[in-house]
Amino acid sequence: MMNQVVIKNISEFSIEQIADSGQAFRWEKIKENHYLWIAHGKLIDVEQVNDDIHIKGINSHEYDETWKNYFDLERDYQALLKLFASKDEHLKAATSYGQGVRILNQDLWEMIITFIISGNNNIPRIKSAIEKISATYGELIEMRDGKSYYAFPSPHALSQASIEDLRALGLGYRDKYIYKTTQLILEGEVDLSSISSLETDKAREALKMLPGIGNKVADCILLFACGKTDVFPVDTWVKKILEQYYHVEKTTPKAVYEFAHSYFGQDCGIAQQYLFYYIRNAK
DNA sequence: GTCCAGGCTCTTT
DNA sequence: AAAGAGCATGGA
Repeated sequence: MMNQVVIKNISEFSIEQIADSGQAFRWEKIKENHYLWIAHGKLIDVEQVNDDIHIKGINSHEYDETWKNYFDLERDYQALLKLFASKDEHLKAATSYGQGVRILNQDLWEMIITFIISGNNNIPRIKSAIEKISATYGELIEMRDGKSYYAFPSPHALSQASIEDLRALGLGYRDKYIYKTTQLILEGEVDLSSISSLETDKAREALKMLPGIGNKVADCILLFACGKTDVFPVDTWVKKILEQYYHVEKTTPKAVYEFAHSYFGQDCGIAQQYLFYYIRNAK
């Protein structure tokens, strides 16, 4: 008998929009509003029926311990949407278009490797690279309908890969970054267990000790794995938004942070995610 | 063929 | 401090 949890009356949630929001890559679409989803070493079956979310593969204890937080189900998104929509017409359109987007709370180590890969890369290639890493170095979770599903590998498991091995997975020049970052984390050079409890600026500096992590990648990691909603990741898309919509001329980190905090507020990272989703997906 | 993608590192002004 | 070159790969 398969475990199942049903969460009822969750508004401001769309599994479709979350999958297409460029923060999680380990999912497979079965049909509309129905996904197989891998995270935290588990394969879950997520189906959304209106405002209800059906999750197969977990029990209620696992839901309370892990998945409630993973899908950020305790944050008041209605209040955030209302706040952002009141800012200007662009955010009003963006929040209206992507009102089901949520910020996931994902595994820190996995996000570190994922967003090192993301640099100067596109989403389909990021997704396929992570699948190859998992299939090659991750543990088999289970087989379903003839397909094998693998967990994201642990630091130790990934450390078995040489730079050449990583290059063979199609990671490009990022192979060296991933190799060194894995080593540094295994050696305890950067203590992952303490990152989330640090002040945002301190946490960012700690992450930037790792090769392949600059401001933008660090901010994505802080937003998608550490609950830091006061960051503002600036990629090529968000840079266009800042220049075209908000006439922010200087897109240096300092200038952007000052603008983002004063204009969008303390949860500017969430506003950024609505804008990113909007400009990438809307016509 | 050129351009671009959820950029970073290293070098040169 | 700021700006530029180089970097792997594959799709448009």
